Amino acid sequence: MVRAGLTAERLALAGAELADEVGFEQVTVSAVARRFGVTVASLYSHLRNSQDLRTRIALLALDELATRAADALAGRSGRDALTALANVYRDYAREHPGRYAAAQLRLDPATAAASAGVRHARMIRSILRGYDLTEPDQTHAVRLLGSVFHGYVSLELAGGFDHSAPDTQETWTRILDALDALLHTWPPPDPRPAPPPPPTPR
Amino acid sequence: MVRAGLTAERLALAGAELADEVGFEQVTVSAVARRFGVTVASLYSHLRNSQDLRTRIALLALDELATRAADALAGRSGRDALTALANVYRDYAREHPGRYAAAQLRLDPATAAASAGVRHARMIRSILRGYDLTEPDQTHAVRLLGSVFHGYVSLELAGGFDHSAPDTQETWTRILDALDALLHTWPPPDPRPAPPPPPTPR
DNA sequence: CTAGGCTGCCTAAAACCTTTAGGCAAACGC
DNA sequence: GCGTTTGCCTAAAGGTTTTAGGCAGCCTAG
Repeated sequence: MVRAGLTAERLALAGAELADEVGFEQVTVSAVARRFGVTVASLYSHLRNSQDLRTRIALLALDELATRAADALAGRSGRDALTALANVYRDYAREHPGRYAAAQLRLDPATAAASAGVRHARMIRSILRGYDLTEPDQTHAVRLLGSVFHGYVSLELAGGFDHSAPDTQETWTRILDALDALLHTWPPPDPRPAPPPPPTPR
Repeated sequence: MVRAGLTAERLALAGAELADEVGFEQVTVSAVARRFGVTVASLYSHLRNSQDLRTRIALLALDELATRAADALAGRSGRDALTALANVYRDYAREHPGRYAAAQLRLDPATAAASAGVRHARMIRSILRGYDLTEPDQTHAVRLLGSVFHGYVSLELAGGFDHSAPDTQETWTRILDALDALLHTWPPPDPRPAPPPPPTPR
C-alpha cells in the first residue's frame, strides 16, 4: 500500500485548485479525497471537518493574495501604488476565481486576526501615505478602498457588468482615476443635519 | 391527511426566513420541508431541485430590495437620493443577512435578465440624473456606485470593520459624502500612458 | 538489523441531504 | 356523484460527512 503523503497543506492546495476549476461551493472533502485517489476517511486525520478544509483554503488564498500585493507595492507610492494594489486583487480574482471566493469566507474572529487579512488592511493603509489624510479620515478611506476593490471585483466576476456597453477595463481605469482624485481632495464632513439613524434591526 | 398548501412561492419565503435565521448556506430542501412538517419528497413537485430553491430565494430578495429602493427613491434626487438608496441596501443587509446573501447568488444570464437586478441597475442610474454626467461616464459611475454599495455592505456584514476604531456609521456617512463630491466633479481620464493590460487568464 | 511503536491510510457504519419513481387520497370540474 | 387532476406520501438509491477501529509501512532504539 503506497502512502499518498497527505498533509493539511497539500489538501488545502488541492482544494484551492479544485475551487478554481469547479467553484469554491463544489469543494468537498470527498472531491479532494478523490483527487488524491484516497478514501474520504483518510482526510480526517489531517482535517478536523469540512469547515476546516474550507478555512484552510481561505487562509491560503488570503496569504497568496497578500504576498502578491506586497510584491506589487514594493517601490511604488501614490497613484502607482493604488493601481498596482487594485490590479492585484482584480487579476487574482480573474486567474483564481475559486480562491478569490474562498478568501471571502467568513472566518471566526480569532482565525481572522491570525490571518493575512490584517496584512491586507495594513497594505491598503500604506497606500494612503501618498495622500494627505489623517485619522480618522484615513480609516474611512481604507474602508472605502476596500469596499471598492472588493465590490468591483465581485460584481465583475459575477458577470454583473456583462450587459451594458463600455468595456470593463475602461471602467476600472476610470474608477481608479476617480479614487485617486478623491483621495487628493477628501471632502470634510457634510454640514447638513445628520440624517435620522437607520432602522436598526432589533 | 391535511394538505400543507405548498407552493413554490411559499417555499421560497420559508427559505428566505430560514436564511435570515441560520444563514443562506444552511438553507436546504430538507430544512424547508421540516419547517412545513412535510416530507422532503413533497417539495419536489414544486421545485425542480435544490438550486431552484436557492434561485427563488435570490429572486425574492432581489425583488424585495428593489421595491424598498423604489420607495426610498420616490421624490428624492441628488445627494438625498444617493444616501436613501445606499441606506436601503445597508439596512436590508442588516435586517435580512440571509436574504442579502441570497441576492448575491450567481444567476444564469436568462434568469438574471428577467430578475429585479435590472431594476436595481436602472435605479442607480436614475440617481445620476442629479449629477452632470453623460455617457460613458454615467455607466462608469453606475458601476462605481454598485461596487461601493455592495462592497461596503458585504465587508461590514462579514465583520471586516469590527476591529478598527471609528464607528461604521460615521464611515458610511463620510463615504456617501465623498461619493457625492466625486460625482459632482467626476474627473476626466488620466492622461498618463495606459498601463499594460492585465494578464488575462487563458 | 530487527522489535517496537507510531502514523497513515484502510474498511465499516451511521446520519443526513438530494433526487426519482410510483401510489393513494383529497380537491376540483362537470 | 364521478372522474381527473393534483398534492403529499412511502420507498429507494446515491452522495457527503463524520466517527471508530484495524492493519501495515516506516522510524527509532537497542
